[in-house]
Amino acid sequence: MKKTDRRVIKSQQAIKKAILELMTEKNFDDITIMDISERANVNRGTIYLHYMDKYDLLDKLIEEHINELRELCQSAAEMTFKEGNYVWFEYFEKNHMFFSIMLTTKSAAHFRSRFLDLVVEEYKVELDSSEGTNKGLNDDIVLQFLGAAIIGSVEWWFKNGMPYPPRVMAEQTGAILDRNF
Amino acid sequence: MKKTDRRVIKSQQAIKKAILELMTEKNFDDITIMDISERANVNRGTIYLHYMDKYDLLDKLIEEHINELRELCQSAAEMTFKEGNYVWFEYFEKNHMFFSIMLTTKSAAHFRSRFLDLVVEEYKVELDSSEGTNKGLNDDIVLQFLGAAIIGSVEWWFKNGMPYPPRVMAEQTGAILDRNF
DNA sequence: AATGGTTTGTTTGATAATCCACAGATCACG
DNA sequence: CGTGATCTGTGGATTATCAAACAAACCATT
Repeated sequence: MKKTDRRVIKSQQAIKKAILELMTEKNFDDITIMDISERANVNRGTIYLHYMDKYDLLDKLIEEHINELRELCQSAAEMTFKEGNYVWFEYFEKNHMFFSIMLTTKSAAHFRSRFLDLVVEEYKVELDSSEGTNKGLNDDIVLQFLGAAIIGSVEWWFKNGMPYPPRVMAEQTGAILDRNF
Repeated sequence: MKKTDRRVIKSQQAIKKAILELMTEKNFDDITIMDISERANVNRGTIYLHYMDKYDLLDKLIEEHINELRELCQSAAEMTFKEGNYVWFEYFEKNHMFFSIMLTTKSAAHFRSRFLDLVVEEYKVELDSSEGTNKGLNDDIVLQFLGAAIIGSVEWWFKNGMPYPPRVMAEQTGAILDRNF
């Protein structure tokens, strides 16, 4: 797997940055390909070289971050909830542009469910309802409950301008998760 | 004169930004072409596509700003000293990265003299030693005196973190110039 | 329903930038 | 000194991006 040409990386970065900026300024439906190409300082045709249309662009952007989060889980498999959450929250902070838009704008409601699916999927392996706290409880319900909780917390964090550092968010939410698994 | 390809503009911008950043971090002599290409996220060969070497790059960068300042003078020909200075100080602020480096680092002493030459050249047309304040004084001496004064002021402004807004700097220095022409 | 102004995809040929490899220069330092 | 390591210029082959143009789709307004 040879590494990709420097030019495509730069173009795609510029395009992704542009659409995120524009989404903070106007409704997704009102954003045109021309807007994006102008903001990204990239030829309009270049966008079509990489993406079908703006929906495809948004999809790919979402998919990328979902995958990145999944990989972070992989490398955090041995960690506690607090440590693992810290890795996530650092990633959230580093990409706050993306996440705050995705969690606050309604044109990207699609992202929420992808995000939730990922969280549930990752929590599932941690869950043991044969004994302990969750003995006798329904797996799906527990997972949906806790998944919604963590996503809600992240959303709240962004809506309020990230009032606490990632470290604190990770420890607090990690502590609550600890007593629920 | 068709407008230049978007790609060359982006490459050159990245390269110029990179060398300025590096000059704040280390001595000019210690900066390599590789450093610049890495920082600019541009292939090393691309730099040679536009510049002979790092000295040529610095020269072109300086020449560009000198020319820009000269053009600003052109369009400010009808203005008072205060108004004209305002245009300049706004340009200084917009490009504070460049000017503060050029006026504080010794590897760019060359810039000072280019800058001074420009100021003297522009002030010359304003000077009338046949009568008024400067009657009987030597033109060259007056020009060098005032030129050094304005450049020194700009240097002080940058060295002290631009403590006053461009507006104030322009009005104050403009007032002093008024009574010297 | 006709109109004129945008936006969209797609194509064209031209060209800037890429990667990689090279040989020579320069540097660091034992 | 000498010797490995890094940096420099340069070349060739390849690719991504470019500007410009086009017809079709999509609008808003009349």
